[in-house]
Amino acid sequence: MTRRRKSILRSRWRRSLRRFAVTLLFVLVGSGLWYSQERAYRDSLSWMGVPTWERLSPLTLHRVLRNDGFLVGWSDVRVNPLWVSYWLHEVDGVSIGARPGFRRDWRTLWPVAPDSYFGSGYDRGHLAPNYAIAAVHGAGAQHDTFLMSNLTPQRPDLNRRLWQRLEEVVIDHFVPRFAAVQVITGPVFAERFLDGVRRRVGLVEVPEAFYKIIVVPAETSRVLAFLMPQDVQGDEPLDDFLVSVDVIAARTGLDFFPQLPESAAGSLEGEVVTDGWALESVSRLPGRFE
DNA sequence: TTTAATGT
Repeated sequence: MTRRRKSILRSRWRRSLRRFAVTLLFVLVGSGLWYSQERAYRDSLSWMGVPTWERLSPLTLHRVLRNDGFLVGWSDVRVNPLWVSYWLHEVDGVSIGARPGFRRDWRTLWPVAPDSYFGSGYDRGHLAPNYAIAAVHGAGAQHDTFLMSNLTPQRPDLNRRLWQRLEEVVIDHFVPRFAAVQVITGPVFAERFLDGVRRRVGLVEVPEAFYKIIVVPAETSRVLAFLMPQDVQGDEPLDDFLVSVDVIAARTGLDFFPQLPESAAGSLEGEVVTDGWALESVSRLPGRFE
């Protein structure tokens, strides 16, 4: 090879190296911007960090789907949301649109169609609720609550009665009482893996129970947590189902407030404190669809 | 204005 040819090759090589460096720079800066914006958005929708796994396993692994007004921790193994997280605050002059239709979410790996629960005896139960999300976050957010990634198989007596009563108490009583609350809610699955493999509606695993954690973020933060099994009558007092956050963390393998300092976590997550929630006046309120 | 959802 001639000297001239060698030097041409060398300068080509340099040019492509330069191009690669510039591209890499753009990718790094671009993804850095994306990452910091994404993190800022996630943080704005959660208190003390987005829920994550306490123990990492195929059963706690999930990815965060970002919706208008709420986040979903989606598991392609359970084919279920493991948690949803959203803020609720006071609004006046509430008027919401009609319920939109259920829609497939194309971000999920396995297809979950609006008719996937057909004939199963299970309702398509909302995790981020239609009414409260629509009232606080508007029509776009309401639309997103009808994505199948926000739904999970729920027994009608739970979905339409006990769970509906709890959702109503949160938006109509707790929110006015505390001005703003953070809610994290999701399913609880069978302890034994094989039970979960067997109990499915199509591809979707059927939860055994559901939790709802309500936080009042203030200097003296306050938390209330419920754990409700599928198998309920629907007219039970809500406070029959109170548990500590630790119980839910143990059952789900999730860490709900990863940024909460250890010192605060102990009492906030380990105890059931009902002072100030006025549960006696809301626990037995009747449902709308008795 | 009106909180759930089902072969309505």
